[in-house]
Amino acid sequence: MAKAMRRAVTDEDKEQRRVEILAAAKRVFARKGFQATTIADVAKAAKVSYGSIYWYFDSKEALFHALMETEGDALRAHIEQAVLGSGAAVDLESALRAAVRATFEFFEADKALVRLLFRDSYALGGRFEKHLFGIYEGFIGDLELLIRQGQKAGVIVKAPPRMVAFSVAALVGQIAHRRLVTDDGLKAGVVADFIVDLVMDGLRPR
Amino acid sequence: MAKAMRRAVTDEDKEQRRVEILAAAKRVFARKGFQATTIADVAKAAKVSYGSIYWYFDSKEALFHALMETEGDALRAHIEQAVLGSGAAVDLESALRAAVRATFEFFEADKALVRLLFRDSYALGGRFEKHLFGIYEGFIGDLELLIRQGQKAGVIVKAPPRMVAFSVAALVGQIAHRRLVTDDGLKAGVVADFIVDLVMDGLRPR
Amino acid sequence: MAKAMRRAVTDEDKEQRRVEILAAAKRVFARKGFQATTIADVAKAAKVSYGSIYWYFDSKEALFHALMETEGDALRAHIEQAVLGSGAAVDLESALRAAVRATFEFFEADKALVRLLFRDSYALGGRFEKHLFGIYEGFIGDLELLIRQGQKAGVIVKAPPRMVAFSVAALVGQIAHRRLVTDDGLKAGVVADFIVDLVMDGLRPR
Amino acid sequence: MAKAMRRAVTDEDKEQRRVEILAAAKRVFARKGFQATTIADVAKAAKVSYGSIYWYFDSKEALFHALMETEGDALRAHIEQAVLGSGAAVDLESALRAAVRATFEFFEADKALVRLLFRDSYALGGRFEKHLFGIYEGFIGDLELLIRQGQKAGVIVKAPPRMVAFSVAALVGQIAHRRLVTDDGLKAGVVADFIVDLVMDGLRPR
DNA sequence: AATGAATGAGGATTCATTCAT
DNA sequence: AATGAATGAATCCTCATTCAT
Repeated sequence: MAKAMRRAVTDEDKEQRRVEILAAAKRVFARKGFQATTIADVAKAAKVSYGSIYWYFDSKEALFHALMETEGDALRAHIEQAVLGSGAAVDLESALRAAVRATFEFFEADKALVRLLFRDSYALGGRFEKHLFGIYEGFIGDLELLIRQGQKAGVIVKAPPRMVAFSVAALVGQIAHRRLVTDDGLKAGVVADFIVDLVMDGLRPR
Repeated sequence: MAKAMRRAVTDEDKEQRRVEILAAAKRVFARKGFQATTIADVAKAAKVSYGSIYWYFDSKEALFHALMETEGDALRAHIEQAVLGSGAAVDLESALRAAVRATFEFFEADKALVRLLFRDSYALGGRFEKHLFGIYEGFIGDLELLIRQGQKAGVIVKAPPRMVAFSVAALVGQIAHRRLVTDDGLKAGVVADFIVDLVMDGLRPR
Repeated sequence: MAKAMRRAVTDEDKEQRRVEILAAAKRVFARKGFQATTIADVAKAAKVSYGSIYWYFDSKEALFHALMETEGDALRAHIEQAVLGSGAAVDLESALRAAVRATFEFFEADKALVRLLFRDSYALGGRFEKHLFGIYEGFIGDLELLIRQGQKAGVIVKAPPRMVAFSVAALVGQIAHRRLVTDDGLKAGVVADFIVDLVMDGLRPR
Repeated sequence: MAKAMRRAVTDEDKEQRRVEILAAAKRVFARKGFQATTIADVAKAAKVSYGSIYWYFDSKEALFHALMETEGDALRAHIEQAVLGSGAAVDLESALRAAVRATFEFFEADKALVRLLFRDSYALGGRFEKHLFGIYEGFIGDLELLIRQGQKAGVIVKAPPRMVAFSVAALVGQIAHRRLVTDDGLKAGVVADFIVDLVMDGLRPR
């Protein structure tokens, strides 16, 4: 039991270290980009030795994947919680709005993540496409579910639900990314609402 | 004068070579991605010598920028022509539809360009952001003009025109990019119309 | 006394561990070669922890040397026994034949040792040369003794005894090594006899 | 034609450089061994820049292979010439003696080669085994031919010719290798004759 | 203009060894 | 005794760029 406890502590320590490295990697990757970041950079930022990175991650690429995995999970959990916390069950639009708002909030609070997702991810080319695709698809899948429910309830017109979902995801992602560079002077909430309004009502005056 | 003529011919030759190199670069960049492509790859594909590339372009990066410049111009010309060729002057929606359709056609006929624009461009990180931004902004600027006209004519609701324009551009780009990987089984024209319909009418049943 | 007993047991355990590690090392070294083998490989094969290897051996190289020591001793013991078991005392040729046969048997039963001796040993370059030399020299020294006895008894022609001894050793080793790669379709005994016959009678018809 | 000439000169230069690198590599490999030699070592010894090595050879390993190829060819040519230069056509023993002597001379004049063949080659493990095997087999094949001729002429007893050939090769190689470390105080010619005598007449007094 | 040889900085990765626990 | 996390030196190879011809 003593051994078990000691092991538990050790495991925690190890996890702790892993998390620290991930955090450091996130900072560096976001600032310099995946390609320009060296393992030495990450090591220095994490205040561990050069080779220690390799004790926790198999390669630079694996480190990036692990990072995206973690971040993707956090994002999705945040969104899910937001959707559940709203009157989502009864009202499709509220759910959609909650999801989009939550995403924007998350991105707003974590610009590094936006950079990682929408710029650096491409640096890995096809090797990451599948993974990024996975993260995206998770998000899109959730949206699709909402869309389908809306269609069933008659509050959403007939339209290919997956494509609609992807469109929303694309808008959210691209606008968030754009806001890294261009200041549109708008609050995140306003932008989120803009997207939902556009998607729900379109541009044609009613 | 004889000299001038010879020079003229030479200049044409030179331009010809430049174009060949650009074409080769496009093929290689599109296939392997910017980072993974070496100057040697481009040289071989263009059937010129190793160092010749540097006679025509200052650096690998400059080559990529030049390529994007050329491609961006062609795309924009294609769209402009399509818009003018439609009954664009009187009808905002037709113009928008023409623009989106033309873009999709262009992308459909040139998958390499899509890859270049939406994947490799990011590989250059901040260094390219400005340039990509430029191409984008050109496209977005044109769209914005249309939107503003529509708003003035009362066929488009009040909404931040630049953000609407960016949204359309983002949708077009991201969906085109997605189609590289995922087959949605739809014709380019159908997808284009989907986008315009979504943007014009939204999802709420009228 | 209790303490002494406990210590005794512990020492046995320790020796046991040492032997296990040596056995594991032999397997791994023989399969992957000295250079390509990592301490981690050995540790895993021996089912001990990473750093434990260093409790028993000072370094990777020391481990290899220890292994060679052990194996060399075993080989020599096997040969010695074989020679003594034959009518060696009176008959030089029988003794030589017994020695060569025994060596081949031993090698045949332990291909890993052959690989270790005749391939990996060289990987240590000069550092091992001396040691390998030692093992060899032991074998050669024994052979030399036989040769000298034969010369004294008049059944062996005058010839530099050490060089003869080395020649026999070289033949045995190289042919055994070759048999790892090339199948000559011959039994070990036949090959052993071939060597002895060649060395004793030469190729010229009598 | 001028162009052709210039090209010819350039090709010679290139070949010249390649040869210089090979020569430098030989020196360094022989002194430090394959593993311990770095590309930087070779570059320095060849007085070319680091990366230039890679212009001529694909990898460190490829460099080694090329080196062995060259050396193997030279050795074989030397032997062939020696055999032809002796009264080889009529007399088997002379031919064999000439071959063994020539090999020893060659090895004596080029200790580095001996080291390369009989020590460093093993450092590449299985990857080189095939190549080394090739060099060996060439030599052995030639010897086998001689043996077969001798058997046909009745001056060589019945014995598996390939194994005899291999035995001779092994003796030559191993004794030459041994002489790198141990001084037996004998001239190369004497050792060569010792080998041939041993192989031809054996140790049993006639 | 064109060639392609030469350069060398740069970086990911490996692994023997150490050491705190 | 045993563990396994930590270290960081070491090295191969890549490739953009330069430059003599």
